[in-house]
Amino acid sequence: MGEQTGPVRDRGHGRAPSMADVAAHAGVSHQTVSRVLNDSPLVKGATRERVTAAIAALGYRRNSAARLLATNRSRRIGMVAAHLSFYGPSMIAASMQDAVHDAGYELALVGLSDPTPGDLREAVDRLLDQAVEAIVVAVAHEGALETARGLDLPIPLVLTQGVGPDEALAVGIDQEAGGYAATAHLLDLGHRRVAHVTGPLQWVEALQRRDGWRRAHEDRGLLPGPEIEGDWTPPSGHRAGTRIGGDPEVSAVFVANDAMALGVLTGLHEHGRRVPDDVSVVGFDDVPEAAYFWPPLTTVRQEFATLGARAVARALEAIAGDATGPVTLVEPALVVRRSTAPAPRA
Amino acid sequence: MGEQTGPVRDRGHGRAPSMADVAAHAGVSHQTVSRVLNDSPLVKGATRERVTAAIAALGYRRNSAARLLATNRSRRIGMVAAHLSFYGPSMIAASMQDAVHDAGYELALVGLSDPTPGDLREAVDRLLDQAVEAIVVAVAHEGALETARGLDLPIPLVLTQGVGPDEALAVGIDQEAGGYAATAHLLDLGHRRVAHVTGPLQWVEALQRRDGWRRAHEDRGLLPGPEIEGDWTPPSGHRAGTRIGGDPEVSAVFVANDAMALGVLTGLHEHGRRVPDDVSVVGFDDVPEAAYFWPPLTTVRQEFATLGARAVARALEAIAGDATGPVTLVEPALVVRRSTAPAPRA
DNA sequence: GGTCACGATGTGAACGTTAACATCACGACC
DNA sequence: GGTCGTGATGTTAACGTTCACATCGTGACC
Repeated sequence: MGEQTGPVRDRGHGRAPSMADVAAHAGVSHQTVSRVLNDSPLVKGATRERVTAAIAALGYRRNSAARLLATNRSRRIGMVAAHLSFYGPSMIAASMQDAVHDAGYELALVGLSDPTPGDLREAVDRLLDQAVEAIVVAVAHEGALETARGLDLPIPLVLTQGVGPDEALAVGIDQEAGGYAATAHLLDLGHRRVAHVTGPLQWVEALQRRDGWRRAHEDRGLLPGPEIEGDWTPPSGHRAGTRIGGDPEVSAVFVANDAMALGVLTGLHEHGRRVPDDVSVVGFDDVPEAAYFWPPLTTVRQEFATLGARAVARALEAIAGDATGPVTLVEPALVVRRSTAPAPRA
Repeated sequence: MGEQTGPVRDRGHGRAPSMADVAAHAGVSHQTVSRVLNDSPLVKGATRERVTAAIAALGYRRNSAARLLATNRSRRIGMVAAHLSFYGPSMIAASMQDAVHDAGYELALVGLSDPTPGDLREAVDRLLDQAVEAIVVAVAHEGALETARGLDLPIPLVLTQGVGPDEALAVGIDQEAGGYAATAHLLDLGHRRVAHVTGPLQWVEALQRRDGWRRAHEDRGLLPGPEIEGDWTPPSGHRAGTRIGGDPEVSAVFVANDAMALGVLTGLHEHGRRVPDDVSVVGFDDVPEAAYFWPPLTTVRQEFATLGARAVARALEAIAGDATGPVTLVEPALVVRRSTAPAPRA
């Protein structure tokens, strides 16, 4: 009695109990154990109980490798994600994690820091080695994306970025619409041209947000303001901010993400230009901090949770062999705070 | 010639080629194929080439489930992480990812949003089902941590938070030292008492940082300033900031993370109290944005990359059965920027 | 030139599960 | 009261590796 330690027996020494052990303990065949484990209706109540008791007594747990070998179904979904240290990608990964688990699957994650096409291929290989049933790709570099599209895989592959309307299997957030909304907001406030701090131009998101910015000007017969390329980080935003601060022509900026927008804010500050009185600023992402920037940042909110859930749903459909419907994009929403104001009078 | 599409044959239809298929194609036994795959020196150059050619021709890839079943080694490390939407945890996860891959292992990640002890147990169960060889726990809630310590597992479990000196298998960042450094910096600047905005007090990090803050006062024979509990988010920092802003006694605050520090900055701003002229502020984490807060934030930098690498190293040692040395903590570093200044003259 | 060691390869049996089929008991039906 | 269906269970054979051992040359050594 003194050494009773719960169900787990002979921890460490010897091999883990197998179905055969449980079967012997319960006085049934291993197949009956299997049936109990798989909730087959073909087991009498009494035997079921004996088996469950034996399972508990032995601390048995099913060997998933053997199961996978026999069924050829891993119940695992792979994800390759780049730049997990950035807000967007890490949010997508987190939401994927939740959605995958809710679906009763496991997530195999391969993170890439700066993905070349070769890296992408290697990442996919690793996932294939882990017997995933589908792969979700959250990589934004145009080149890597192209590679992903060209891959000929035995399993479905879902894209979450750089999605075109004729994409086979994809989900996405409408970046172009987000860029448009941000710019339109500024233009409608009376600003005549809006500067733009872009993300790195190999990123499709950067391109798409810029497209929205351009189209907003076009629609109003206006010429877009100056364009500065950043790299998503605050320092690059800061550099852009100091340049913009030195240009009295610019009264409004659309910055392609919040981290850079913070840098822009600081750069403007240092030049003595007040936000929003002298210059209006719009960001993108709506990071939790954005409402506490100084001033609180007007920005475009992306629903990453929705994206993750949809990506997983798409993957599961594809695994089930369902014909997939058309690509639908999640609409981002403009959230107006205090970094934007009507254009100062000339 | 027209339909040549590279090595991958009969995509989708039929089952994937096995070692036996490769062996037949190369005119050898399956065991020889296995030897080639495992880089055994016992294969003649010529045969090796024939086998590799057959592998390429058939587009063969090894079935890892069968391999795992036979070897009982998954080359997979599990991680359970809570609050992946916060900066710290997501950084740890990302660095673990890299370290695990560098070691030639795969990472199985289970993310928890708000972990109860039961959640922790369930997460560990899922990892066990995935046949991980070790588990790294990045969970900061005291209760969950206690559960983790009490678990009796057949595999090693590495703790990364709330590490005590007598911990069996753990790595960590010295939170107490970080809290001490932050507070000492302010005290040495002439502030007589330092207020503290803590994290939620179920988090061991929050407790440890507070301990450091207290000890810094004690060492100087001073009484600690007021203490306000936050929840790591900017809004809670903002609430704390407005309270502190209304208290003219307070000339310095140590905030337990940068996100809350941002909120504090904003709250102080709104009260017309200038940073650092009227109030000095120190944060914790050194998020990439911290250098671009207004003013740039003095904070304590945590080396998450080091932590991840050490955690994985520890896990691998344990897997190999090495007796593990004493726990060593990563020292955080104070980085002084412009949110701190000497105490204003009374 | 016969034995011996060793290098190169093959053979058979695990690993622990599920799938397919076989068996058996028992009640219903005519 | 015998057959037939079916509910409950058992038996055997996959799944694709690796491991342990067996086999077969071939060169070296005395």
